[in-house]
Amino acid sequence: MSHLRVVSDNSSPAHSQTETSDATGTATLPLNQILQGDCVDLMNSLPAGSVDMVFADPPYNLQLGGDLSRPDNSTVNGVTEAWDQYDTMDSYDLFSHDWLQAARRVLKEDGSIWVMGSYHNIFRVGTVLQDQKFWIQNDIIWRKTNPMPNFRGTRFTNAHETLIWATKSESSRPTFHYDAMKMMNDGVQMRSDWTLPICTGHERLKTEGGGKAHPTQKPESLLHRVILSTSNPGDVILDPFFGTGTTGAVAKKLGRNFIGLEREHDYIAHARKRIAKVRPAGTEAIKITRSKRSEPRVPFAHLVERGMIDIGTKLFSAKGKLSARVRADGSLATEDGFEGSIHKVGAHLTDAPSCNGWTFWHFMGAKGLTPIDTYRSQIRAEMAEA
Amino acid sequence: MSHLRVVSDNSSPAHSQTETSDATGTATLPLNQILQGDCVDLMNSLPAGSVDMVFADPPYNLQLGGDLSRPDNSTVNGVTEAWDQYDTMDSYDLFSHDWLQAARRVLKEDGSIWVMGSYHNIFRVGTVLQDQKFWIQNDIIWRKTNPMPNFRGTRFTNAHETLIWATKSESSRPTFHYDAMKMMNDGVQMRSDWTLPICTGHERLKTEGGGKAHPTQKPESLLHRVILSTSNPGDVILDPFFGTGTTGAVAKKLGRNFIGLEREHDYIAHARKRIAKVRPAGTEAIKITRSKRSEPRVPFAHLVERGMIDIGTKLFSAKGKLSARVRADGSLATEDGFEGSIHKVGAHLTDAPSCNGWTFWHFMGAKGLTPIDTYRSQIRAEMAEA
DNA sequence: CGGGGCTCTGAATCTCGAC
DNA sequence: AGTCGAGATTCAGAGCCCC
Repeated sequence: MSHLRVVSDNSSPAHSQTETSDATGTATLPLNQILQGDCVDLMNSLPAGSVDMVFADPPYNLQLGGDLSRPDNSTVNGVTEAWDQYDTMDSYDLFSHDWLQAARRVLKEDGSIWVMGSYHNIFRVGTVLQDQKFWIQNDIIWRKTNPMPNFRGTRFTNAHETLIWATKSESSRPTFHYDAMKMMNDGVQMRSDWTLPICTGHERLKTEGGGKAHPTQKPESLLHRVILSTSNPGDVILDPFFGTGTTGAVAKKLGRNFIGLEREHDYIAHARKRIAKVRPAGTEAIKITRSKRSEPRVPFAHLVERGMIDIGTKLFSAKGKLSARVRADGSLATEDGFEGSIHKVGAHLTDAPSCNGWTFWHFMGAKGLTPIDTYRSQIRAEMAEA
Repeated sequence: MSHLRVVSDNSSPAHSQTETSDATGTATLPLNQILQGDCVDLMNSLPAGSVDMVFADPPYNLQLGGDLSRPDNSTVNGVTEAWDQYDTMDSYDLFSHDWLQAARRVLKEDGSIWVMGSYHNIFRVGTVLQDQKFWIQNDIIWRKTNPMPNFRGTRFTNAHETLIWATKSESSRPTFHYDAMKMMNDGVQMRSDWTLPICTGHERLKTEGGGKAHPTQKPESLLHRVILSTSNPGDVILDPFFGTGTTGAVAKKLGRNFIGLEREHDYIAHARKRIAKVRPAGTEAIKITRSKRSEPRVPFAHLVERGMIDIGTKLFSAKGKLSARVRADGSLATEDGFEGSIHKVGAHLTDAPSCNGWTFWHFMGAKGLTPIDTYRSQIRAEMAEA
């Protein structure tokens, strides 16, 4: 990694810059640092399968010239046969192909990649992603509350940008905090359109002359939602087009590690100052609403074993119409002789393909029919204390 | 044009089916008719540069897996039709290339082409468009007010589809009724995101058996806005994937001519009956359903995301006796370990059945304890501007 | 006749871990 | 790698019945 020029980042001890062993223990990562240079070279210098998330806001006003040369000056003739399907391959597609291929290598199998853009480039990027066998999970629309108006009155106001959330393959199982997103959206599923203001005011970094430090600085709110939804505390988030470091600032705030790649020294200087000022939120604060799937499994038989529900107890459906009796091993039996788990018997009686027995079955308590799930919650609470 | 099989359409005299001289006066067009057959063949049989607009809702290549059921165990009726099956992405690209090339030939130099899709196909379509030197004017987001939820809790709700509005070249000067669009949008510029409901109720065409006549019928409101914004009365609008004829119905209503291309006889039969019933609107009646403007719901998490309230901030009841801390997803946590929404935690601490967290919780500001609702008002004001 | 409650449905790449 | 079983999972809106 001798060609890596590591730019020091004044981090707090809680978010220290380190060369940390990765999951495989075979290499190190430059955590919470900004590396100056070409992002493809820099990514290729990192170990494969080492980062949990890639967030990329690639430039789309590239003027690479007509010579179709890559940043490392290798020639286009060396490209693989994958290129053949393109009639009008231009330099932007080459650029996209190269950096996405490098990003693919460093991303973990179950990691998430986010790429954003506008209609100028997002169709190119989306196509390259799919051609490289990335699997799109969602396309997300960032609806700007305060977009730049169309001054000439010749088109619709360009009021949104598109983000693509993808994984390395169809079989990837990415982190997705469904319940936290639902909580964030007032109790209903988070949709694929996000309404957020553009970056203005104090959040917008300025040069000493008072101009914009970066032409396309993204709002921290956008990164907040991206990072919170599809990563975990302690994860490593790589941003190959770091700019003035919005990804790093939000990652630090939310207790994630970042790796920033950026060519321009000016942007790096702004990003360093900015990130140094960020205070990480406490461990408690970055906790989010737990998903039920992550709760420990409790066999129904434990309720019987522990005497919460006696053997022979009659259980009922919510309105009491259907019933079954509890047996010693935690199975249920109906009057017509069907027997099986709480789920199987519920599915049988309702003639459904499946059934969640925990919410389907009720016992007759002092306050009427009560779901057996209340006992499970009780056991889980005890387990949490222990 | 001997291979054209012209399917008669019972049009009113005001909207008669004709073989009309086109602008060049050298050929005729099958106006206000539905032609049965392959859309590429049919388009190639039409004169070049003869239509003012192409609207296309091509197959999306969804690549659905097995059956999907709702949480109540009912089955989702997916798109399983043969016309949406493609062996590979390459074959889909080839298909897109062929029909777009044919569409390009029949479109006038200053005409508009609209293509819609989802993340499954829209990046492919957009890339092919650009490769064929079409010039994108806008990408438009159709935000569905009532999308199908994500039943497994695995992703963000897929709540939108994308439309691309393009012209044949950068120098094209398409029709765009800027002021009409501004009028439709309560006096401010029409944005690139359109909030409209999906096609349901009486508008949705049914088979005799009561099922869907077409699995992907689009709402007339969507076509209304497309046609009104980028065409003139008397224009010719070609739809190569006519289906059950939404484009034709809205074109007739708005005093435009249509040409529908469709392979399936069943769809054509439905479309003919439907369009025959449409009464062309007088110029007076060509007015628009305004977008609904109800007070937008603001999740508490937006305040956190946007940095108005920091993660870990302590919130207080009006007199400061009760408190809880803010977490990253907008949930609150009390010292004794209870967690939930601002409303749930408020209700818990006051032992009440319910609680309006917006007025219950306060942050410590410069002027003492201030209700968090003040921030909600601020966000609503911003959204109202948008 | 109005309102409350119940049912049905929509372009969907929709589970996971143990064995 | 495939199979099997546990068990987690939905929002808006239209239509209809009933009181």
